[in-house]
Amino acid sequence: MTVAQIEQLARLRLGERGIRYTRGRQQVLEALIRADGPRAAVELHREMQPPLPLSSLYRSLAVMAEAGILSPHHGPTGVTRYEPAEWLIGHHHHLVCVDCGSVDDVELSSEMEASIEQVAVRIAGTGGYALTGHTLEVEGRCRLCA
Amino acid sequence: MTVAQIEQLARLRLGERGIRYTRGRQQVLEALIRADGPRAAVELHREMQPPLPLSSLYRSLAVMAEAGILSPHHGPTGVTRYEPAEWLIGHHHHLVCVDCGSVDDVELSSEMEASIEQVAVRIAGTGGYALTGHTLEVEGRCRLCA
DNA sequence: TCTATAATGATAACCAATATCATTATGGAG
DNA sequence: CTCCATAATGATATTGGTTATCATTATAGA
Repeated sequence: MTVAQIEQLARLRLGERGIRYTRGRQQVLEALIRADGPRAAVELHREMQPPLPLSSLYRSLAVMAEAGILSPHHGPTGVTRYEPAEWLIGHHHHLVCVDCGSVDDVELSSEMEASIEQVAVRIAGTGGYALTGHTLEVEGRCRLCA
Repeated sequence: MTVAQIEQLARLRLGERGIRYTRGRQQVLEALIRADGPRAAVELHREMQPPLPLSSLYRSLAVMAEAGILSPHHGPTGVTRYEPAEWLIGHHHHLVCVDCGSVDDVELSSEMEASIEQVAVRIAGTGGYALTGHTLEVEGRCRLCA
């Protein structure tokens, strides 16, 4: 899916809820689409030119997450990072550095994905939970922290 | 492994580092061993009788995590929860409620575990990470939040 | 018992995140 | 196009979980 297609879907989803797809939100979403993993508000603030005020940035992230366009992720350092939801960028897993907290997205072959999905269903069932999703969090030390 | 055995191992590990296994730390570790999943500082504070001061509680959690006795977990609500490390209570996965953030531990059959381990190795390898661990985070709504 | 060192706990400080609110911008309706 | 109701913005204040400080207390070993 192209960036423009993703944005179109996002705009529609927001429109259905009376939420506007403004320039600031567009900047945020585009930055997250370009990224290869979840990003925190402060990271986006640093990377954007010109930077969106933090208050607007946090609110945009919260609004788009509430609308189902973004998904939050909580890594080993405690900060909240966001990325486009899986229905926009596809299902994937996370490779997390236990030292610096950076996160990379990883996609699996369909066979591997199927076996994990099977396990997730089993787990949710035995715990009496209504399954909403799953992520295999693989932890390690990235090349920089090794 | 019994509670006493786990405490013995913890005491040894702390002793090697010149860290004392005090009554407060004992209370914290025992509470976490009894729990069926990770617990946050405020939750422990509520449950303990008499409650350890929050400052000591936070410090005990940090010290024992630093020593490798506890492992932190960051759930969907952002608060940090701790549980005894896997070398003390065994490898397991997490069933997380996306609404209230509660976490249950889940153990898998050895076949299921083997297939997941295999995937984790593959992911870490392709990302150039030095693998340190993995957790399958299964997300859903618990019986109370459903 | 003495002593060096670790632990405690009250308090202050920190910081990511959220709430507030006056101002500005936007997308229809007429 | 203009007006207007409503959403968005952004500066600022506030919250809440967590960490740092530091004088006091407790502990283990000599």
